[in-house]
Amino acid sequence: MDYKFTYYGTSDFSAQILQGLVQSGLTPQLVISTLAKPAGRNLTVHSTPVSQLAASLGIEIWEVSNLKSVEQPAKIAARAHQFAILAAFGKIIPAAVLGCYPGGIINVHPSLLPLYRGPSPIQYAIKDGAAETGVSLIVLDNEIDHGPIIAQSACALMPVDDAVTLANKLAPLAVKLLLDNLPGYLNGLITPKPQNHLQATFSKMISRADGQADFNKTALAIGRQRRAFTPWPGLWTYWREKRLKLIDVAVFDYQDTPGKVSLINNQVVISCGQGSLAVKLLQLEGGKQLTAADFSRGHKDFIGSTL
RNA sequence: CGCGGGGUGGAGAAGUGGCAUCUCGCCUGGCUCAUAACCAGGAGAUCGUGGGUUCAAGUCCCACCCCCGCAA
Repeated sequence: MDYKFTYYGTSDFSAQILQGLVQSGLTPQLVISTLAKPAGRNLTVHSTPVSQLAASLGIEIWEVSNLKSVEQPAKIAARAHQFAILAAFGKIIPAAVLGCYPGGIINVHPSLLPLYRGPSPIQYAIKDGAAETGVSLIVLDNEIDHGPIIAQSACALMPVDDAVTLANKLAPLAVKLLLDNLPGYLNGLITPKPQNHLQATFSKMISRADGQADFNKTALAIGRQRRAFTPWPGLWTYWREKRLKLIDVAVFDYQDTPGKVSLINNQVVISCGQGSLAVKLLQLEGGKQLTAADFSRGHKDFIGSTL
């Protein structure tokens, strides 16, 4: 396939898709990503995963802060290709930019639209305990994740999947979906079908608070929460005024007061509203990740405390 | 100069100027039909690195290295 197109993306997931496309011989002429921002300790500047990948592949990159400005759409129009592919770009695409591409902008969305529109479809599918999810290819329109569907592919969501492993499954699926359907769409053999908007559900931007554990909930729900919000913000609570991250937990059949930490069969167990969670790995603020056994060896009052 | 916590036997922790401590692991012996059990004894640490203060520094001061949480 010898297409000329622009790729819009920002996140690590988006970089995985770009990588897959390039490996399949589908290399964009231009990559548009967002600006490198100060991040991490000491606020050092990091460019986006997509930007880094494009740089290593020698693809031309534009880093933009905002597409809404007056001059950006004009600049993009001057360099527009037949079509564009967009995956996890993170910025709203204004109508002026949409109109630049005769073939439209094809959006890769990691859910079975109209389910889980919005910025966090992978996390929300896990959090809800959905049995399956997938990837959708839609043509971008003026509303978020609202355009007609070119193609979809489903993927079973396993009870052990977290946001990372699921993304790792969905990215190759997205690449395959693009390779299989791009020709048909571009030459008019595939007519995108409108979504059933009445069935739409929405995901919200994730914040740190999404990871805070509420031990009155069921162990199953908290376990899903942990998988959904891995690696960020993770599942966390407070212990002795310090943040305690529960890195890895498993549902455990035991019942006590919610939040109570016990040692059952040599397992460190936190009781929940229904059932318990066996803690495998945890991390106290300022410390590194430890097994629950190592942690409770040094913090003797952890067992028996209530979170 | 974004804010903050930390580096102590193999693992995890206590220890704010005066003998280096606890739990686990390890070694030896004992006990038990048996268990991630119990009992007795033992080995193992130049307290992250380099300076400084002091009669005396894990502890106070200065610099550096490394790990981590927050915020973005």
